[in-house]
Amino acid sequence: MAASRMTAASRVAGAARKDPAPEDDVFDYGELSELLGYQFKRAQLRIFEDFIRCVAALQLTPAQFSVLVMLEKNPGRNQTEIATALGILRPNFVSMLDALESRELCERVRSPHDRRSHLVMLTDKGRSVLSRAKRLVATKHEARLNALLGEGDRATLLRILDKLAGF
Amino acid sequence: MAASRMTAASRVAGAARKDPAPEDDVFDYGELSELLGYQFKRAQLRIFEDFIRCVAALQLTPAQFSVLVMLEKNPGRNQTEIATALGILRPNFVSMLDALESRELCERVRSPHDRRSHLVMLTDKGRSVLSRAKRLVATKHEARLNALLGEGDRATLLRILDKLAGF
DNA sequence: TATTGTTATACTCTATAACTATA
DNA sequence: TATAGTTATAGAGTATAACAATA
Repeated sequence: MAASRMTAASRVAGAARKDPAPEDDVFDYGELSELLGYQFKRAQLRIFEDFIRCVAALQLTPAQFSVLVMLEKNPGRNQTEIATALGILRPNFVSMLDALESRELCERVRSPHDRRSHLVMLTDKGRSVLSRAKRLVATKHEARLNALLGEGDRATLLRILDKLAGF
Repeated sequence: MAASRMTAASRVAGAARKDPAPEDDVFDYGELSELLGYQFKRAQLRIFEDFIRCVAALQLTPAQFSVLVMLEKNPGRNQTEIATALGILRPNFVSMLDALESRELCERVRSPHDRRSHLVMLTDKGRSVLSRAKRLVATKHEARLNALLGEGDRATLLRILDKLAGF
């Protein structure tokens, strides 16, 4: 049944053939073809590669972009709150913020109410860079995904991903 | 529009409210809610976590499982071929094979035709472990995904992932 | 005593250069 | 000279423990 269906994965390796002549570059992926986790991982890597390429002019990784979006939408939060909301561990968030702050995209300000906390704020430059990044993401990255998937499949995919959020 | 739709991501942080009273633990994920790459990454991490948990009895990672499947379906291939077919770089495949070979799940045999090549073969033990792993994946991991998604969405998701393979 | 930001550290993945033995 | 397997190494990403300042 792996041979009865023509998947993109099998198309990569070589053209379809009626006789199963073992050409050197054709692999049988077996149950990996139907394993959601495997296909998911490969797709995710490609999507991140494309994101990085599309936003290369602004030198922002997907993770950095997600931090800037969270800072814009949730001003006045401290480091721990932003980090955990994004699934980033607090120790690992320190160097991430260092990198963004050294580029003057955000700044840490001591909370007047709790001097242990650093409230993280977008700078004007950060707001400007984020605005340009959003435009690149929308017009290049997401546009390319839309062209490949179509509006219907894009919406369907988001709906399924939302289901998986409770996994 | 981010607030007009109830996503699982927003449900995680807190219950729905009509008035936008800023509860301490509610975050606005902004355009991340609609960013395919972001949702993809989170979902993929959850799926891999579940895979590892379901196959924990056999101590196989998703990557190791994929290698064993490829060895079973493509016997007589050398290291470079298996590695590149899985998107693994040749240097990094060495230690992966070392780990599997030290557990006697596979073995390297010198090719009689080209003494540079190591043909990688599943051992009987490897075949046995793989067989048990496939059963765990099917009855626990994939079964859990099926229960959450339903047969229809599972098939739809695989079809969309196949589209993304050409991304 | 508990929490925030931080340092140190370690382990996994990923990526590149260069070596060896074969061809 | 080119290729297969390997070593060494470096960089991200992720994880835990512990410390100083503050509550």
